[in-house]
Amino acid sequence: MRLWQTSIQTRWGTFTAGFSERGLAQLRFPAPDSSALEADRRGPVVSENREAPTGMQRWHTITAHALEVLLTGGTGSPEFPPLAPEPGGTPFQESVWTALRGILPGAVLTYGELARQLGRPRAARAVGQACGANPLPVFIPCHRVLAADGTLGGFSAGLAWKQRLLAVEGRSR
DNA sequence: TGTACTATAGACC
DNA sequence: GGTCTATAGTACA
Repeated sequence: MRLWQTSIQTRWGTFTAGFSERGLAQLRFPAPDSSALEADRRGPVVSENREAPTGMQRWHTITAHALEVLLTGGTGSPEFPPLAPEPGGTPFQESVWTALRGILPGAVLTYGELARQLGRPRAARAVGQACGANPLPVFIPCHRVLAADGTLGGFSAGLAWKQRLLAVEGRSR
């Protein structure tokens, strides 16, 4: 399936979003750079992909605004683009990603709890691996999964981002 | 297949 | 607290 890749320039760096006909399929974070996380100068700048169909350009704009709200804890619930992770995940990964989307903002789960929720109580490690394969970090909230001892575990875009996202959401435990 | 690799968890000292 | 081990799922040769 064709993906339209576009860049979203933000105060923290350049995100790369990939859209299919069904919605947002991929999101890549800027390279981890803790100093960039402190930057606070300007809002998102959307660079449109002019080859993309009009509807996708709208999704692109929505994605940029949603990112701004998600990453700053801005007021109001952001409008989300339709999420359409590219097929290609294994059935187990897809079930993990679906479960992740059920974790509410502010709530957190451990890898083990998520594994139990999926009926595979000993698959905590595999859950972690599936989280790492998540093509839509933040929109599929893999940052809300922590290790059993309360440490952060991992995050594909870097732990600094995970920490920031959890702080913004004011995690409930 | 076999093997190595994980964003784990729990038991043991 | 460290350290060790069992474990599930995946990727790759």
